[in-house]
Amino acid sequence: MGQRDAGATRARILAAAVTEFAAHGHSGGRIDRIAKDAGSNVRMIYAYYGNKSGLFDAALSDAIRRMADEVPPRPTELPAWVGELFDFHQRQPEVLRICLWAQLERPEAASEPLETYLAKVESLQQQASPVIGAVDLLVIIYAVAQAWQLAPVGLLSADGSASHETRRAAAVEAITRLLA
Amino acid sequence: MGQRDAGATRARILAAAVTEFAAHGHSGGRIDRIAKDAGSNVRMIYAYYGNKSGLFDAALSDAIRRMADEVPPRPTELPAWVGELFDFHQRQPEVLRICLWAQLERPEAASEPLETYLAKVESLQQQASPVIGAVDLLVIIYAVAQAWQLAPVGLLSADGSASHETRRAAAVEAITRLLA
DNA sequence: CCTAAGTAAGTATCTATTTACTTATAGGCT
DNA sequence: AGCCTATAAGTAAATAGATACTTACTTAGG
Repeated sequence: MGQRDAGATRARILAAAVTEFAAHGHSGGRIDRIAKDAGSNVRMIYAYYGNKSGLFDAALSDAIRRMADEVPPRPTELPAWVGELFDFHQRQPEVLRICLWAQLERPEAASEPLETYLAKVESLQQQASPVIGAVDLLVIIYAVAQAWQLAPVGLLSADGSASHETRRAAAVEAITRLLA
Repeated sequence: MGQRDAGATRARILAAAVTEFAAHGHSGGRIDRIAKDAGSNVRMIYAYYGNKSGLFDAALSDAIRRMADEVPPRPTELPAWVGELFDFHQRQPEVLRICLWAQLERPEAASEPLETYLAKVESLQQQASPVIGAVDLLVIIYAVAQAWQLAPVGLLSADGSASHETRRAAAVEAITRLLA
């Protein structure tokens, strides 16, 4: 293979799409920018992904898969898992951003890779309580891990003494108390 | 005042803008639709709000103010407050949606009405603990109250026995345990 | 009758998608 | 091996429809 490698081009387009859509969303994302950023051409995007929405969905799935791979659930150590999720979102804000865009702009696409979530629910059954069921527990864990990414920047910067570590500790502590 | 009432037109435009931007965001929102929906004209939007971003910011501020008015903080009864926030988001999903859009598309605008938040932080000082400070506590409370709106619909529908009440109870219980 | 409120019809730009074309490369055939 | 060719990979330019924003005009009402 020389300069023509379909798989590599496909992958470069997908990577560029994740970046673009994470930054600007489906509606704000620009096909031209993605093509340029991928060192490819608009035509190739349509050849490989059909249309803008197809590309967005592919980018979303890729991001979700990456998160599931990098931070696998640890049903017996939920506080530790929250800490890892917190770190992940700090390290790769792109993933949460693209998920949020999807939730707002294409809710039907957002729950496509559902097995990923359902498997986690299964494994959480043990930790659930009568008042907080397994699904709700998972929902709360995700919410706490993402909480600081969703807060307005002005509010966070108001807390001068805060740091990555203190916030992480707060998230972990919150889930610890939740399970006590 | 007859058919020509500047204040009323302004208000109708703003209301239509909140609806439109909550549904489609800044980038996806359409000026023409807002004008039509408000029973007014594109020109008036520019006369009153300058440009699209000006209108979006006004809509955002209006939504935030509405939430602050309807669900004032109750520093000494945080679990109850979470319950009310949960109800509010269920009742008026528009507000959370427009805040999320702002966070993604115009983060600088999202923290404009900052006093609203800072006042709440002040009042939370009493409830804070060494490991979870006042700001972090507020961040977590917001996150839990919104959690179910951010979860993929497919995940929620997987839980057949869940209802508004059981979820609300889970949110309240989570904050109760957090403060124990 | 003058000013502010309102209307209708542009305009210039942008943007997703297509069409028509060029070139590399794998694999059969001699 | 070396040529030939079908096909996949790639490019550039056009198109058709939106869309934010303006200009030029009309009308209500104090």
